[in-house]
Amino acid sequence: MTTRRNTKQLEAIRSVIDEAGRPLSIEEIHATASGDVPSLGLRTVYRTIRRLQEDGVVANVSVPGAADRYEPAHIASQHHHHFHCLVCDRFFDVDGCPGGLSTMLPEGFKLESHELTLSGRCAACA
Amino acid sequence: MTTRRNTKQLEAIRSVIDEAGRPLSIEEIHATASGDVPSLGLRTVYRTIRRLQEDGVVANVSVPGAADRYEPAHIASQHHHHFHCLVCDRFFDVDGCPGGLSTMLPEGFKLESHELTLSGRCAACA
DNA sequence: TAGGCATTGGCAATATATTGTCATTTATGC
DNA sequence: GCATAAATGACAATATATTGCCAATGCCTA
Repeated sequence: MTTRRNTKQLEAIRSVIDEAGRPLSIEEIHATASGDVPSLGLRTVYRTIRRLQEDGVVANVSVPGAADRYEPAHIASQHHHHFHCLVCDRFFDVDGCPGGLSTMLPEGFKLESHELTLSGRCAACA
Repeated sequence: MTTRRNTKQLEAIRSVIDEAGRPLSIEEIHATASGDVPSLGLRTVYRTIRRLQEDGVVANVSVPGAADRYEPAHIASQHHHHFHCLVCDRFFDVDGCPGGLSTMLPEGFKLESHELTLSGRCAACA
């Protein structure tokens, strides 16, 4: 039986993701969680993110032209999209979704999912 | 003055991109153009794509979770979106665009562009 | 047709992201 | 508190994509 230990590194990483309110890159997670655990190694971030994904706590977000980001699974499970600030390079969650997308497809194509990335300037950078 | 020479490699690569009707990856371009020029090296594909981009003939397409694709600039300049077949892993152009996206943004965010990727099964794979 | 030089293509080198390894640390049950 | 095994973190190693290098090729102009 695999036992999962409650380390300060795990706790720091999980809380960073939970409290960010936006999807974070590995580097952002490492930089922010290092505030709580200065010795935190990048290796541990990769390993912990993997575990949190396996445990269904964290989900990854694929975006165009950038590395995957990570957000809480309960956020990811609510259908939403993302905004990419071209100035500060951060990604934000965006509620809402344009409907009727399947009408855009040619005959015979089957739509299973979709991903929309808006980009521009966030409120802080505008 | 830089003179651009008209080699069979350049011609093969350009015509593959022009005639594909969908955005191609470097590997797809290499594999297809090798039909015309069997000796074609991957190094030449990278170099030629770069030149075609500099000359404004080809544009790159960023998609989530996959390497960049390339399509003719005159296609890219017409606003459109993409479909990713999860079975054969090819990307297709899709006309049309859901409007009113700026209403999805929080107060203060400025929308400059957007990218929509539909995914599912293409007609050949459905 | 000949010569100059842009182009090619093989291979090494680089850049970047991620993972393997393992000695050490440390959380947890008893 | 102790023993045990999970977790950590430093570093090397790997994976992958792209580029540097350069001798050989071949396009193009005079």
